Amino acid sequence: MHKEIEILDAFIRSKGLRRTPQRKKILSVFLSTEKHVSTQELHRLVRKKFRNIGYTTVYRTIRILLQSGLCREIDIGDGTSRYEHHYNHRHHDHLICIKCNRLIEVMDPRIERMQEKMAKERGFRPTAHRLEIFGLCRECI
Amino acid sequence: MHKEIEILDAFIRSKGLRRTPQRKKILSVFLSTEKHVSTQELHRLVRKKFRNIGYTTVYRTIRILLQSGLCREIDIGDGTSRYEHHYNHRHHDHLICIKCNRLIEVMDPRIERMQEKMAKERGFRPTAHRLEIFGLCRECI
DNA sequence: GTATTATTGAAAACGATTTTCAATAATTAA
DNA sequence: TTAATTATTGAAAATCGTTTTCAATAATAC
Repeated sequence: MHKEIEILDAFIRSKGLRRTPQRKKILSVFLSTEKHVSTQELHRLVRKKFRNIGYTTVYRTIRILLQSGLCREIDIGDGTSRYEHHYNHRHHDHLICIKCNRLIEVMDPRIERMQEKMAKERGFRPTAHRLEIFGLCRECI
Repeated sequence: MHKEIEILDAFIRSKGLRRTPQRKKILSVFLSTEKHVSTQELHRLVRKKFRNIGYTTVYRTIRILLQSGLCREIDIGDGTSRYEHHYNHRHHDHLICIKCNRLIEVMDPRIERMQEKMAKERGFRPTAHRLEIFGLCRECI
């Protein structure tokens, strides 16, 4: 939490924005869950602890967290964006169960390297990527 | 076009649906572009050739093309679904230029195999996947 | 031809996201 | 500390892609 608050404050300062209790509270709630939350879910969690924070503020704070690198957007293709911690969470891909919607985080450095290589061979300079594998998880097979 | 119309007709018959001129026209326009079109873009193209086809019909026909395997959905993360030919178009991944939005289709069987292997090692049975690499294309570097 | 039932297309509903705006609060300058 | 400036808040409304509704129409089966 320490480090994350510092990163947020640094970002806020660098952009001439303002530190507010809402932003700090929203960050703390976001960090307190390991789930992949939508803005609505995050708002619900925030409301449990702090009554008077509106949806719009949660929505806008998530955008700031995205820009500051504290948060990453995930799209499982159901029309709702979800968000996960990004700071101190290494890059990973997702296995998505099409039956129970479970998200499994995976990472294989060999695959990462091959992707990078393939892109560069085509004159492309990769900056980020997203790999999602859909199927059935152990429990749903 | 031949083969694709046959596939659509077979699908329509198998589901007890009905062959209509609209569906045939929409498929022909869809096949006539190699772009990755949204429903709106496709509707615009359809309207150019055939005046009286409504957006809803285009939307619904795309859903049928998806189910019949003639079309594949692409999500570049901007909130709008796009669609590309699927029949006779082998599976591929996308390089997406974050500057000019160009989509480059790529395919590396070694990466495909490693992805499959990784998923299976985790007790997951993969059925499909989506890999998108974001960055700068040759022209935008 | 008639009956049945899917299709069409305009309009409305939907749901997530984004914007608006007046009141409020954080920061800066005096 | 106070005043001035300007970002932030949050409710409500707007937006936008997607999906549903429904009455009229058209495709298929008998």
